[in-house]
Amino acid sequence: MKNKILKSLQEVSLKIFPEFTGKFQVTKPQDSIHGDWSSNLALIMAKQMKKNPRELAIEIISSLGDLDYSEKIEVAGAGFINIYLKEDIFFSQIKNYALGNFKGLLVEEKPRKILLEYVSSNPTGPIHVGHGRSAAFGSALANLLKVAGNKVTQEYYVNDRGLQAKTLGLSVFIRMQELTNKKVSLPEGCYAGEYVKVLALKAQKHFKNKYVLKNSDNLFFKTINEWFDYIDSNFDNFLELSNYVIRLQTDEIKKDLKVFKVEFDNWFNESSLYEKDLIRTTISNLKNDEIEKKDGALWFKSTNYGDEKDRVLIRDNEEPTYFASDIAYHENKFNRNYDEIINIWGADHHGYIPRVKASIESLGLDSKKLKTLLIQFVSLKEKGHKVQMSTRSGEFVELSKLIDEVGIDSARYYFLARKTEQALEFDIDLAKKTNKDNHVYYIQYAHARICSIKKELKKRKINFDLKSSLEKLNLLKENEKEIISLVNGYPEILKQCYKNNELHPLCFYLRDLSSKFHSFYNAEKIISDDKDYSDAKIALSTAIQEIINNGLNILGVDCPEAM
RNA sequence: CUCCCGGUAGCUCAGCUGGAUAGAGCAUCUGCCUUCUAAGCAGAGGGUCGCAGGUUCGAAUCCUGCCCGGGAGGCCA
Repeated sequence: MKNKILKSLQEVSLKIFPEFTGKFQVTKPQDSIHGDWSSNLALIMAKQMKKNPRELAIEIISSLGDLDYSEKIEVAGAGFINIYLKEDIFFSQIKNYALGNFKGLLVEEKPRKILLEYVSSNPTGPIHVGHGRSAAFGSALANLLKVAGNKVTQEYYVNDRGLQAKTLGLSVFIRMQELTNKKVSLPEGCYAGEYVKVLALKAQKHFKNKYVLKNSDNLFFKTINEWFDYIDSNFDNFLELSNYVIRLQTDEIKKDLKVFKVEFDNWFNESSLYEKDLIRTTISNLKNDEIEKKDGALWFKSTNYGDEKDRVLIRDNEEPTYFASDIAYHENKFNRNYDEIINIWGADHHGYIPRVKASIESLGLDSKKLKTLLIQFVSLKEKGHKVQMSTRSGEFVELSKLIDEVGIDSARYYFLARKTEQALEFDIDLAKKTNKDNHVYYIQYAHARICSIKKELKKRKINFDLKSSLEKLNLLKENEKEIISLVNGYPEILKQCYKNNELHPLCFYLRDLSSKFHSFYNAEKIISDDKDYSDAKIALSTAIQEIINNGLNILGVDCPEAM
């Protein structure tokens, strides 16, 4: 509908003022008193033509003539053009929704193959609430992109090697010694969480006595490096232990995410890049004159592309940096022929973007294909004060614990109901509530109530035919028709979400729609003796029910029929 | 010092690709259950849109400067 109006107005604007180049809008007015659709065309055009906007608006309207979809067109305010739709047009959209027909709801004219990488947290510990936000967002965004007709591959990049992996191996190793009553202590920088002890138990079962210290060994190293030196000279294949616990921890992450309705198509191991020697290949693909040897290390001149400073690719100990493997990973993504590559990163990585873009350009690839979305931090609030979180000390709050506390639906909804640029303060007490204060509950309750009306119909053996009832929508009162206006606005909300890669407008919309329904429900009985009017109300309710179901599905939130 | 995000009602936040009287929820106050879920609804009060300039017919929205809060600036990942 919006496109139709846009087209009509565009034609007229060119007729009146052929040189017109301005960008005008057609929007749904906040207040339905201003019509079903409204445009600021005259205001924008008046600027270029140096004319009075109101007079111009009148000219535009007379030039528009009769439109087959419009009941009346008015000038209002400073020169807004307000369009009121004919009833059959007004009702056409809601009929589809009530019938559960959401075809064409969101259409991408050129469907794309999209690679969506998110979470990708180090498998050196459990997923915590910050990752949870990325997980909820990424999975819901994937749903949305799919609704529009795109092919989406969801991927998790596993940092299964390198110093952090080895450090986890050491942390587990030390905890394993405690299991045989050795006196050891965890040096600064090791992973201190309880999960390390769990890994130690499993590793001990798996490796038996392979990684046990002899009694005579000195057990009081103060630093990680001292430990590494000792281990490297006393144990042949320490990597085997590291790899083993990394694999276990990755499986834990998979499990936690699956519970949270987040399922990846690919788990891409960083180590696979090394197995195929792709780091070296990628470095050789960078522009030759942008690589230089300095201070014993190999550098990439990312400053050529506006980065703050040049970056090391290969350290002076010949070990490639994380950045080097990340370039190889990105090259690999590009080689897999996606139309668009989206990374969802924590906001703390924002300084990392310029160097990655630089490397992509140096590889001769199109960096415009790559889009990075940043997500701000999560903090938790309980009983009025902040819950302290820190990954290092092991005091972070695990996602699985939050889910145990507030449930999957609440957690997903509240992660999504905030725009990503905004730091999120997650109110645990609120998310636990089972009343209208909790928005997700409120939305689900609206849906359940509508289901319950349907049950009541059956119980009372009242016949209800949806199709014919949809022809009675005109019997609704004026204030009830305003809900139809909101219902008709659903695709606009989704389009906005789609265009801007955001989901919070959908959350707000569903909450708003539910609120309107609860009022409607409460005003008077839906099921009444006035059969036709009653049918119309049930038909409207059905459309709301279907939209809530559709919307919650995109968010990955359950939509129960009874509560 | 440089870069990123935020600053809107007592609290938590929408609105920010310039438009009509700045919106929700919570909290506060007042009402509403014999009948489809009161797990709910109706109503009221509450605002220098961080500050100061600028652009415009029109600025919470765009530009500049400043103030406050958070984050980033490793041969960690």
